[in-house]
Amino acid sequence: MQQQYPFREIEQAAQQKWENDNAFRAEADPSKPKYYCLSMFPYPSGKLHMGHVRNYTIGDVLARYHRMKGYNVLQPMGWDAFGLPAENAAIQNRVPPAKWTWDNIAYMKKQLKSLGLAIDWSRELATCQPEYYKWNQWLFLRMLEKGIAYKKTQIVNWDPVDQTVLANEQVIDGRGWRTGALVEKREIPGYYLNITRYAQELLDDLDKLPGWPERVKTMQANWIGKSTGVRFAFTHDIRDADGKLIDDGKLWVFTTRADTIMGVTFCAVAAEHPLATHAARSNPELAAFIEKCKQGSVMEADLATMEKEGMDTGLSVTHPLTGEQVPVWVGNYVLMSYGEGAVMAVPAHDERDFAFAKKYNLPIRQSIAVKGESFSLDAWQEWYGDKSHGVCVNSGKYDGLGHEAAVDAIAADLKAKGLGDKQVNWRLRDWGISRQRYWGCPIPIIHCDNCGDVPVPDNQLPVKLPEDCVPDGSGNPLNKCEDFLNCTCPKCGVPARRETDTMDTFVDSSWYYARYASGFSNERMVDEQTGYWMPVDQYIGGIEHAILHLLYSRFWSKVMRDLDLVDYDEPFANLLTQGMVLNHIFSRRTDKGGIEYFAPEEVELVHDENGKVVGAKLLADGKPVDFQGMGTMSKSKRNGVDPQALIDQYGADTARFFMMFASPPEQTLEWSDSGVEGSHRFLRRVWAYGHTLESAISHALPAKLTGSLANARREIHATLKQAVYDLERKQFNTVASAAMKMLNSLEKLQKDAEDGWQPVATEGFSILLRLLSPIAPHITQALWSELGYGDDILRAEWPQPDESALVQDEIELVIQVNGKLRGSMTVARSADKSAIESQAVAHSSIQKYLEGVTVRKVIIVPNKLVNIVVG
RNA sequence: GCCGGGAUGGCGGAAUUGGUAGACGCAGCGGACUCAAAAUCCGCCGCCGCGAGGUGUGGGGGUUCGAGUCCCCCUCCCGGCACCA
Repeated sequence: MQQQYPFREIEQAAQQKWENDNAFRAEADPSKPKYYCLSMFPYPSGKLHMGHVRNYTIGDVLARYHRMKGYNVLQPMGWDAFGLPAENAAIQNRVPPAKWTWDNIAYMKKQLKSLGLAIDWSRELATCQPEYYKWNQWLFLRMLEKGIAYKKTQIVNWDPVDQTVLANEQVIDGRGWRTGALVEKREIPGYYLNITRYAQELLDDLDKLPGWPERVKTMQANWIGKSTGVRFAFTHDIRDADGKLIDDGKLWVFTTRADTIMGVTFCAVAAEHPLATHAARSNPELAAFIEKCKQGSVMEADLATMEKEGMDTGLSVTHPLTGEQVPVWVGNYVLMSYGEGAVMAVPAHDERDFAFAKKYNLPIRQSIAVKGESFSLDAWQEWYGDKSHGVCVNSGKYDGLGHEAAVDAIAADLKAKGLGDKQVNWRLRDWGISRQRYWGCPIPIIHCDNCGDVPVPDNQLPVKLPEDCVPDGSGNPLNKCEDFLNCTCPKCGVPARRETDTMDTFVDSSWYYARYASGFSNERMVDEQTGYWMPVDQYIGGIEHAILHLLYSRFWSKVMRDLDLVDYDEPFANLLTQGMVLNHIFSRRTDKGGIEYFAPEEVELVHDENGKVVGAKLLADGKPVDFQGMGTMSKSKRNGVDPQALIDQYGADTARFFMMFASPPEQTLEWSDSGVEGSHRFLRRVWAYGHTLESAISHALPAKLTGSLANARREIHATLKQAVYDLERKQFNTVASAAMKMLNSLEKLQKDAEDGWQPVATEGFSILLRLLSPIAPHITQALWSELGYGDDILRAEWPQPDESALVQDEIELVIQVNGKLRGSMTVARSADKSAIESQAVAHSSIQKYLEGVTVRKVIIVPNKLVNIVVG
């Protein structure tokens, strides 16, 4: 009879037991090896999505596996609770962001618990709690003292209707996403963190992270963007209307190709450069051009294909080595935000300069030659820009020098004239943390008319964010909150006003992992416990954080280290970036030319006779829809699957098993309803099989097994051995396969029912349950105790493969002839090479391949195959 | 353009160091049970071929007794970065 699989009762009972036992409470214990397993904490957006389920299941499998292996495991959870969505929800629903956030947290916490995660909830935190963000403020003040935090004026996107700053991604085609108003560029003062001070260390220490994916490290290295070259100045005597020398008479440029300096035929400056602004005053045509450049599209794809355009300023500057006059152009390909906003142009050896010079008929002067290549002005050639093979020509005293020697000599000469030196340039910018937003951590500064910007004294921390504000969409409500605004100056005691900007929410997430690891003291940011648990042994999260969050956290750790708060250089020893969850996308063109999307449950796939999917039709009208392939689950494409529905229908174990089984953690996961059903079917079979076994207590294995019993036991132990290897390399899909294989072996053993099968089954099933328990913890706990293996599978020992079970008396060897499979034979384990060789050559199934040819040699791969080479 | 990662049946994906390609599952097909259906169980399942056999891991070449795996060239796909001077 078919056994029911009552997953609701099973899961509820197991979760209740863990809660009663305080099973996942983690305490520092120096006598045990520790394992700090951390998944990126969620933003409390309302409810869990599949990405969360995947993320947290991966972490939970690792946590539970290490726990059973004897590690002292910490797996905490919390909430990245500040941020814009709470404000937007508040504007829409007239609910204070705090209430919206805490309601979401309560709901999502319930959902997380229903997944059966092995989390130490006693360490739960939310970044919107004053006890937490107090330490953002405290560390910010320490950074101010050290000069790591400083104030400067920045250009931002300003929405004139909402009276607020917009993030870049909130500006669509130059207009505010909400108001549709044309966005203005405004210079606004804000606080910056001097992350560039750590640029070199952030780059170098990537080498200390062998447990990080290569691509993440590459992305960070690119982002940091170290570039070694020479910064030098062209001199000039250009004065503004007041007769003041512009930029002290120096046009600074940065170049990585100082060796080509004698090939300079013009300079190009960005549209925003002071020289361009100056020249535009007396040149309306130029002014118009500059305006056009500034408004130009900033879409990367457009930039790549954009035509190089420029205009002569009519100004000229003096070449620092030759004394020659060099014209200054405005070029749309020069960026104000990188280097000096100006470049020396060497058309002969820079492809962009070459194109520019050709277009505007500027001179091109060769200054590098490569043996065997001849220079022609007709078209750009690959070797013109090659710095590894060329030597200087037409370059006076530098002629004959290679790249490095020439750069050294030229840098030295420029330095002697006081006009330049070698310099390292970084792409990385300092981190602007001021947000003109309400729902975030207040920046602890007081503005006093007498004393200026005064830091809030430590004993007045935290500066609490008032939680009863309801933003109305027009600017930061803190600006209208008198209770918050009004204060007294800590220095002179006169009435003063608080800073109303809040911190970027990336600050909140830059150190939460260290707080989890600490006791939650109100006196200290982190304590000794942090030293025990940190660094995080395994961090798991989405690739979308490859740069921002992970770079900020590395920076923040180094600052905390330099303040003697922690003793690690890097916070995350190993990083796993899980793949996204994809689902089918179905759509149809509407009459009006738009696209209408259909949820997967609204359509039916159409197969051909081979079972190949050839299309789909809408259930509602039976007419075909377009299958757009797989894509990330999203509201707009209507292809999301609600984890809650999955858990309700099949249970958490099924959800977890399917997530692990469907694909390896780092790869994208393709959603499949029938795959979920398959996973559920497997767990039902496990449950049913368990109930065919008698209690485990009475069955001891005999000393020696033979025949199908030995065979079944060998299969199970061999599968276990492979599964452990896969667990260690975090390839969980094949671990799930291994559990399925074990059940197949056990069912076959039982069907053949040779005498004495029960002890083999009892042992085999105990291995299956333990192997499966990190993935499906509820059903395995239920069966473990029901069958009498023990009370608590969490405390069971991790199974070890019995090597003696793997040994076979007789081995099946494959016979190849010239590498092609021709047969197989059984040999005794003790058979020596010559015996195997003669048995293989004499084997009946290969005789026809040996006719008329000579056996040249025989290759034997132990336990695998025999290859007979003939010719 | 540069950097990184890929390409294996109808599908998701296996295959530690080069050693039986397609594990495990999904879909499909056939059968049993059933009045019937669902569920369940049994069997088949890369392609060509009745069969023997041939062929097969994006394409081409190479190394090797033996290549999905190593080397060279090419095509395509995904991700990241980018007038970075």
